[in-house]
Amino acid sequence: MNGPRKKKPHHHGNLREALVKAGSELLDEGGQAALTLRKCAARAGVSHAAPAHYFDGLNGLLTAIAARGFEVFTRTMIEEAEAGDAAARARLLAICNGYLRFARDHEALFTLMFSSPLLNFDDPELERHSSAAYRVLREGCAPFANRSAAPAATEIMIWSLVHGFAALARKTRTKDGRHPARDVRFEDILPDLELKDSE
Amino acid sequence: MNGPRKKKPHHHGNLREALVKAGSELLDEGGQAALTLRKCAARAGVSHAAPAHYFDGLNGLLTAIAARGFEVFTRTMIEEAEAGDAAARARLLAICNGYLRFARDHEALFTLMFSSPLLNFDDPELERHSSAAYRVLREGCAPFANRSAAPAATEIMIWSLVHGFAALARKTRTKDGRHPARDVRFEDILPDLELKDSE
DNA sequence: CGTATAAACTTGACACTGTCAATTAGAAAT
DNA sequence: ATTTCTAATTGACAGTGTCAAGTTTATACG
Repeated sequence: MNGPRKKKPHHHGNLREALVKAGSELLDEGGQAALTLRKCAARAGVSHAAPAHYFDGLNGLLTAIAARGFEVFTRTMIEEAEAGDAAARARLLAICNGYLRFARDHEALFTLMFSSPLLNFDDPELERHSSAAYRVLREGCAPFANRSAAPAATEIMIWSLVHGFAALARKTRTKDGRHPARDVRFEDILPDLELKDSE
Repeated sequence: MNGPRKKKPHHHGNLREALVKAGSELLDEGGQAALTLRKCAARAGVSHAAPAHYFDGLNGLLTAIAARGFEVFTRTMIEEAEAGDAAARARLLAICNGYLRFARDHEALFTLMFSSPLLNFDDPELERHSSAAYRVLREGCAPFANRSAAPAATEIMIWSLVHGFAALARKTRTKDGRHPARDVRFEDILPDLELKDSE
C-alpha cells in the first residue's frame, strides 16, 4: 500500500508541475484573459478535467501558480541583492529594484499574486512562499532604525513604497506623460533612513 | 430629425446610469465574482443584451463603473481634506486617509479601478475622472518641496506610499498577524516633508 | 389620424468557461 | 493472471460574453 508512489503516475512524469508551468507561460504570453483551466490542460497535453485531480478547482490552480510566482519573485530580489553593493542602503535599493523588475517582467502574474480575489490564502504553500518573499524585504530593512512606535513601521513603509511604485509604473506606461513616473526612479523617492546604533 | 432626443427612451428614465449603479452595487455586495453583464442587466430590469446599446461590451461597462468609482473616490478624498485641519501636512494626511477609507470600503471596486486589465484606458470619461482623483493628491503635495531632480518626485512618492499601504492593508486583514500592518497607522510611515520656501 | 422610421430593447443562438458524475485506461499488488 | 486503485477521459450541465435577427415603442411626417 505504501512505498514509492510518485514514480510514474500515468502519462506524465509530473503533471502537477507541468500544469503550473503551462499556466505561468499562458499568463506571461497573453495576460489574465489567456489563463483558463482548459487552456492550461490543453497546453500540458491532458484533458480539460485532469487538473481537478491536483488542484481544488480553478482557484487551487491559480493559487499554485501564484505560489510558484512568489518563488521566482523571491529569487529575483535575492539575485539583485547579491549582485550589488553590500552596504545597507545599496542592498535595500537592490532588493527593491528586483521587486520592480519582477513586476515589470511578469505583469499579469504580479497582478494575480497581489490583487486576485481568487487565491486561497489559507494554502500553506502559498503562505510559505509569500512569507519568504516578504522576509527578503524585511531583512533588507533590518539594518535601519525607525523612530516610530511600531517596530514594523520601516518595513511596512518600504513595502508600501515599492509596491505602490510598481503599480503606478504600470499605469503610466500608456499615457502621454500625464503621470510622469517614467522620469522618476525609485531611488529618487526612497527616503533617507537612519542606521541602527549598535549591531 | 433633431431636437430633444434623450427625454424618455423606452422603459427607463436612464438605463445607462441604472446599469452603472447596479454594477457598483453588485461589486460592493459580492465582489468581482458577482459582477456580470447579465446579472447587471437583470438587476436593472432589462434583458441580458441591453447593455450592448450603451457600452462597448463588458469592458465598456467595467470602464464606466470604474469611472464612476473614481468620482466617488475623488469626493471621498476631498471630503476628508475639508473636514480637517488646513495645515499642509494635516491636509495631505487627510487626503491619504480618504484614499485609504475608499479602498477599505470598496475593495472590489478599488481593485477594478487599479488592477484590472479589462479597463479601456483610452476612454475619455475614465481618463477625466481618474485624472481628477490624481489631481487631488497632487494638490495635497504641492506645498512641499522636493530635493530630487524630478519635479514630480514628491507626488509620486506619496502616491506610491498610500497606494501600496492600501494594498498591504488588505492582505494583512486575513492573517494572524504575520504582516503586522494593523499596528501601523499611515501617519507612522508618512515621512517628514519640508515646505517650500516661498509662495 | 395613420403610416413610416428609427431607436430601445428582446429573443435566440453560439462558442467558451468551470465543475461534476460516470467511465475507461494503466500500473501495481496479490 | 486477476484484482485493485489511481490517473485521466468523456460527456453533460449551468453560466458567461457576444452577435444577428426580430419585436416593441416612441417620434416624425403627410
